[in-house]
Amino acid sequence: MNIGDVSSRSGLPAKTIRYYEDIGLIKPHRSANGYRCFAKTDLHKLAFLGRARALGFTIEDCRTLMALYEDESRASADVKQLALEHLSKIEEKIADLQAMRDTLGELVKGCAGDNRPDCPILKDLSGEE
Amino acid sequence: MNIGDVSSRSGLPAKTIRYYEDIGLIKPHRSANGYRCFAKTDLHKLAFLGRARALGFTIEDCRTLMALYEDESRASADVKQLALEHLSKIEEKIADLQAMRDTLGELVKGCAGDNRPDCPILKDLSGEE
DNA sequence: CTTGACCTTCCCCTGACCGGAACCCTCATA
DNA sequence: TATGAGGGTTCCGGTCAGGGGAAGGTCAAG
Repeated sequence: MNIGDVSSRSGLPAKTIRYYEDIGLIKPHRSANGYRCFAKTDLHKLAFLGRARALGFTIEDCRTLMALYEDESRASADVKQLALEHLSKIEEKIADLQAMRDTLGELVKGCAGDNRPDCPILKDLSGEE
Repeated sequence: MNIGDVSSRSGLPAKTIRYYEDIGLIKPHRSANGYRCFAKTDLHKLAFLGRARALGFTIEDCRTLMALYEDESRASADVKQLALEHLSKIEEKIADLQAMRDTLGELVKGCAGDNRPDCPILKDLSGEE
């Protein structure tokens, strides 16, 4: 398979696939003409990576996950721990964003949104007491 | 005031303040020795920027907000619209993260987390049917 | 006079790619 | 046989919002 094939099958842009080779996540062979030549296992790995990235795992997380995936004697506890750590980072981000949303929502609610210059959003940002 | 003073008063790192000058968000004067010399209005602007950034506004949003802040004849509707757009981006991110959390939470719940290699998290990532 | 705490500019680094230039390969068609 | 379209390749630079650190100037205290 050429890169266009694996791209459409995995849903990852060709640029991303080249990048993943660059940083050593996959190692496709080369054809005589210099084109990358992907095996089925490469396609599997790319799909794996795509799903892990969609769940918000970092590239380094993915590297670890791939290593665990390929290690037949891994302990599921190792995978679970990584997932739990990631989960708590996600929770934290959600909480941060919710705090932003609440604050900003309050400000928006208090703003007339008309032609007058008086604006509680700016007033708050300016730090009025 | 030197940069150290405004840094501690505004809570922004000196690097950040220099960066904001670089991109034209603030324009502090210079003393004879070449040091940046900040007026009270600069400090106000920096505090304004810090709060806006803490609410997740991008630098370009901040540029617009500052312009509106300094425009005595602005319409509050302009500010409100920017805030609403930002709000909807935040909502979107929250929804994305919640979806991740839910999926990952399910996977974690199904994983024994022991010494055995069998792991539903990896199984799901590998795309088993 | 020296020490140490400031300040300056400068350049490279981050994460996870994306855009585009310049060039090569292959196949179908006129 | 030329040529044009549609693949592929590498390489360079940019993104966002700064952070790290080097090399060097400045200032107040001891």
